[in-house]
Amino acid sequence: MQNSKDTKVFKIDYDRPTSQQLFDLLRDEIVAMVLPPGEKLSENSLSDRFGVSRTPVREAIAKLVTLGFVEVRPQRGTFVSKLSMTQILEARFIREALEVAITEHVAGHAPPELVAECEVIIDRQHEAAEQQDALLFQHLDDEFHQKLADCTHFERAAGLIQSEKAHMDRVRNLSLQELGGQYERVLEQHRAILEGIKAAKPDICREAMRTHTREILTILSKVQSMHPDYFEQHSADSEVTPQFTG
Amino acid sequence: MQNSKDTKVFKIDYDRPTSQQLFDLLRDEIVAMVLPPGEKLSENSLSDRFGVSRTPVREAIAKLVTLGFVEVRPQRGTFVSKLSMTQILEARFIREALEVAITEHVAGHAPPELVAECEVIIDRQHEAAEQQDALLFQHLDDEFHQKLADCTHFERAAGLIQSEKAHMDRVRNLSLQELGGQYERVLEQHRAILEGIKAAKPDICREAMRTHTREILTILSKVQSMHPDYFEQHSADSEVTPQFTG
DNA sequence: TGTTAAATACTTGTATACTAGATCCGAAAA
DNA sequence: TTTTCGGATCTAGTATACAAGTATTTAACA
Repeated sequence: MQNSKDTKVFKIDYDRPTSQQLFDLLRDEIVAMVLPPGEKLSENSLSDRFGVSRTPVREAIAKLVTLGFVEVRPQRGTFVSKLSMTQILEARFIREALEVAITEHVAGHAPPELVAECEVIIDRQHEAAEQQDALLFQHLDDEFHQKLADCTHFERAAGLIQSEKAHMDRVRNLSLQELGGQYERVLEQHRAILEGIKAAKPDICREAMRTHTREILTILSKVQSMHPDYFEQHSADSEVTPQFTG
Repeated sequence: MQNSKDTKVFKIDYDRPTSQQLFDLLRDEIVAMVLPPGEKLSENSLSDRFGVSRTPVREAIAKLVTLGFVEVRPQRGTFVSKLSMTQILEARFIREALEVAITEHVAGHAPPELVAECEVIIDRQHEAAEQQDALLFQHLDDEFHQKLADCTHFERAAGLIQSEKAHMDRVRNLSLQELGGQYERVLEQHRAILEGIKAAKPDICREAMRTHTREILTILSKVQSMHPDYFEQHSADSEVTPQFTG
């Protein structure tokens, strides 16, 4: 184990179920690439690390499996899923479908305050772009989309978007600096979506959102060539043993 | 307990994990309304019924919770989720978003054999309609949509559609006989979608699929008035469900 | 009879023990 | 040196035991 170096020791509080806290922690660490793709996640090791029994660990892992972040090979081990081009493209597809549907829906039912709130976000994104603050910029991007989703009151749809987006965030977090030239383009996409909403034109929204959700495609192959070891080998013959940097 | 009357005793085979078998069984029974909304699902009772320990039962229940079929109230009990108008409308919304995206995608990339296979399904649906076989008709409807989804090779999207549709199937299974007058209308919708695919016109597909996925709305309020006890009472102090959608 | 309080029988959450199978590593054999 | 075999040690899956909180029932009291 390399706990003391790569991972922090977290306190478990007793207000929320342990398994839920573990789920949140592990998901965040996976998305943030603290737990890199292919990393072994032994249930026993996790139990030791968090000072809990295997039961809540298993429940957290089960949820991560259903979301595709973790892979369990019976009697062999549990591993952080490697990045898969297929999976990422599908996550993008699902996200586009839901985001498009949401923005079309919002275009017809936008409360006045929504537009104002989105404009504030866009302004703040402009500032973040000027200061080259990629992390803040991405956070505000999330906020923008969350605002639209909230407007529909479809909580589950918003949750699905979040979990699909998380797969893409793993890629994004590998290339935050690559975002450089894209600030203005992304900002313009947000503005276009908002214009469609203000004009109550679902067609405009749809096309603008499509363009926006396809932005990830511009960096995908570059990231893959930069970090081939994080990606699944889809030749199926050569299985790379999980790396231990002990 | 009313086991001997309403529920069958299932054999657990030892090829697949017990928890997964339990998940499938319970989900099917919930969708089929064998386990009606509001039914108490004691972990101990389920353990006894299936002759297994609580551990796999809990894992199955955890999955059902993430899909919204089951509600766990800590230290109080586990219950089959009541039908919720909000939840059903949202499931329909998500399904429409994904089905529309899929059919638009297929309209551009349809392999020749797909059209032929879909036409066979439509023919069989025509026969099922003539024989008033609602169950078969609905099964063929599933098959039609599955064919389109398979064509995209987006397995997760297909899975999401399935699980969202399951919420609507609970409603459908309460009013199978109500389907009577809808056979021809639904058939015509399938034909319209297929025409759009054959013509490689995503716009046609989109509108046809939208119409199709909104069919459920025609029976929704009727079902609610027929079975008010199966629906959630959405009084003002509606409690936020603690499930985390991830 | 009506009300309150203690006792009992539930519930889920967590910890631990055990099982069967997979992997790894070293020793023995060719 | 290479190959094979066997045991030690991993793994996840399952069963059981315990803890803590809730609901219901019962009993005592007014």
